[in-house]
Order: sequence, then structure tokens, then C-alpha cells
Amino acid sequence: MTATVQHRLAVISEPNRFRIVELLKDGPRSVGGIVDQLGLGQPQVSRHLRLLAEAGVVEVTKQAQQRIYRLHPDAMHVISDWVQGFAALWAERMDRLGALLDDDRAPEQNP
Amino acid sequence: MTATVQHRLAVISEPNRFRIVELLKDGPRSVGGIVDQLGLGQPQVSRHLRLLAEAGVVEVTKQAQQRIYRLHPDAMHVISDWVQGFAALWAERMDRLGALLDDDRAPEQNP
DNA sequence: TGCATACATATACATCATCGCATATATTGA
DNA sequence: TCAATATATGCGATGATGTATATGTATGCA
Repeated sequence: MTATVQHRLAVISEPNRFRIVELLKDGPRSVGGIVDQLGLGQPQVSRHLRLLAEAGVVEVTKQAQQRIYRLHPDAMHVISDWVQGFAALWAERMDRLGALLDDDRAPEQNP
Repeated sequence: MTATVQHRLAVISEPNRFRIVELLKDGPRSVGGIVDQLGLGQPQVSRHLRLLAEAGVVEVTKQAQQRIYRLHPDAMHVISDWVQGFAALWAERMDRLGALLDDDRAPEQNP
């Protein structure tokens, strides 16, 4: 599977795909609608959408001749879970873990 | 500034840098320690660390001849905030927003 | 003082991936 | 048949990576 967190981040972080994700944050969009917003060619947008879909970031719904793309809830949820794994960083200031390498160090230096 | 969410995601999503971030998740590491873990050359690791530092993902502390790298709490926090912006996706099933394109659908039940 | 360690930084090079663009064709539905 | 998309190909440009190598620079130690 290509659905690791690392892969999803890589796919999302591409500038134009990031814009697509931000667009879809406000709700589903058709390919044509996305093309208008981005100013890219339709084939390029379709390719970006395919990569996003393969990474599980978006999902498609057919509606007449249009394909409606929307964000896949689970995708962002997985990323959220991953980020939460770092919550200890800003919750406990990592002082305990810092003791891993030494323990008699001058305190912090704040400019 | 190069500290946008999109940029941070791009920097973190590079495979070896992602490994570095995961490593630092368990606590600070010296450059040498990271080199041992990754199996990359020291110049390459230093470059990755510099990119991570420029993106505000890690911070450095000098300790004798060593440079101790650790995750920067705020960096992950910013990403967390960004992801939380999508919380409505899995919280409200996006039904309201989905009405943007069509509106004659069977309504959902919320417990 | 002199040397080794630990790292940063820089350069040069080859490679590889990806992107945008243009274009062409296939599919599906009104 | 037209409209909306998907998919594919070729192309050129760009950027990023790894490797090797060299140099600079503190720091610790004999």
C-alpha cells in the first residue's frame, strides 16, 4: 500500500496539490471547478487528483458526466493521529527525554 | 519565511528526513548518532538537518564538540493546528458542505 | 602546543523524479 | 453528437538526492 503517513505528506505537500486540498476543505468540487481555480490544464489536474486518490486523500463520486472530488475523512484523520504522537513535545517540554544524553547542563538560552 | 505548513510538510515528507523526525521523536540525538542510524554520510545528514532547521522543525544545542538536535515543539504544533482545520471532516461527515453541489439526498441521523 | 574528534559547509557530478505543457484518444452520459 | 473527464505519451526544464571530496572550525586531550 502507498498509504503511509510519509507518503500522504509527500503527496499533499506538492504546491498545486496542497492548493487542491485547501480547495476541497471548503467542500466537494468538480474537476472543471478545480481547473478554473488552479489555472492548470485539465489533464494536469486529473493527474494530481489521481495521485491524491491513490494516497487516499480524496475520493470520487460520479455525478452525470462530472466527477466530484472530496476529501477523504480518514486520510486527514490518520495524519492527525500521527501528529498527535508528537503532542508530548509541547505538553511536557521534552525535559524528561532530554535527559537521555546528559543531565548536568546549563538551562535554556532564550534570546 | 519558509515556515508555511506546506513547506514544512514538504521538508518532513522526504524519506530520510522523515526517518530523522521519527528518530528525534524518541529524544534528542547527536549528528553522529543520526548518521549511525540512517547509514548516510555525515555531510548528507548535516544537510538534511539544516533543511529541517530552516523549516523550524528541529533546533540545535551545542554540547562540547557535538550538536544535539531535537524536535522543535512549535513546528509540530503548527502542523497539528492545520490538520485540526479538517476536523470537521470526520466530525460532521461533511454533509452540510456537501450540499454545495446537490441537495436532494437522504438526510443522516446523528446520535 | 599540537593533534584528533565532531561537525558544518561547499563543490562537482550523475541520477532520478516530477512537473507543466501539448496533444491525442477513449469513455460515459445528456 | 457534444460535453466532461480520464488516461497516455513525448518533451523539456527543473529540482532534489546521494556520493565523494575538500576545507573550515571549534573543542578536548596529551
